Amino acid sequence: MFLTQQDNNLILTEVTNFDPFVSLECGQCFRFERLGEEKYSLVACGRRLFINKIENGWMFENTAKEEFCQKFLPYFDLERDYGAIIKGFPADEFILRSTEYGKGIRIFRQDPWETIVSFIISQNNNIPRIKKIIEALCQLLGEENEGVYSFPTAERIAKAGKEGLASIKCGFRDKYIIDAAEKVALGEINLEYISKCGYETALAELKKIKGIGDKVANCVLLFGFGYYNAFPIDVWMKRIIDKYYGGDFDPTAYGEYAGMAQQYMFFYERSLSEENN
DNA sequence: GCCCAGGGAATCG
DNA sequence: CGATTCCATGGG
Repeated sequence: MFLTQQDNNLILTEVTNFDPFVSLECGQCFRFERLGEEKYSLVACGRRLFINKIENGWMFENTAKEEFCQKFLPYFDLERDYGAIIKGFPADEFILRSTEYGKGIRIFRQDPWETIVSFIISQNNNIPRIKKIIEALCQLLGEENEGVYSFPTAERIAKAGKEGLASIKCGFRDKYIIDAAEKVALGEINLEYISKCGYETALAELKKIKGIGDKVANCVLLFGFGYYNAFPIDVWMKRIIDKYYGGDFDPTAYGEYAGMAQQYMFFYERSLSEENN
């Protein structure tokens, strides 16, 4: 991995197993926009980041090496050896194909609170609308800074109440968002504790929130808390288990990074289905 | 009009 | 326990 400063921009080269565009499109993250073949915009770590694909690497606009190393190196999880993790999976045919297809995926280390609300919104919903609702929520209750809206705090959302969320049109999920906001604001749910208490306890803690079941909880643990063994099973994963594993599947066979295996599989199967449309 | 979308709660039997 | 139904909203 190689970082070079060029005026206000930072250039990343000689990096393996990292494609930010694929990582954004693989369904883990919602606050991004595709601006063209070779350009994306991402809101993360309290700012907007423009990412450009260039020859042999990636260019991040208006970023200094110091900020990048402090914020985005951890956020993109660039300090981890994904090649070794992929090699550690059982070598069945579907995971081999999935990891080959999605080898640029990294699991971002997203903000826990933002991840909780985002995946509550995701239930029985499609990705374009999930993105719209999240953006509307940020514009409604977030704080504006240089044209970028922060993700609203639990306190702010709790104060707004169900009626206050009407304009974001999140449907029946409004009561779930409010319940999460109230429990976090009141300290009934402690995010600090969830990050340290171990997978099983963390899962149970999250499921105390109305609207959070097994699937959403596992997404939150994987994408927001770094529990990489968390293995979300959604409609796509169920199809995969039926189609490629004869309905018989044990996530723990994929080890402590099983959640990453899930993400490769999910993205690959979705891509296959898009080709048939 | 129909169906589906990174599900979960409530309510059955 | 497992199976069904309902939940808002928007796009195809």
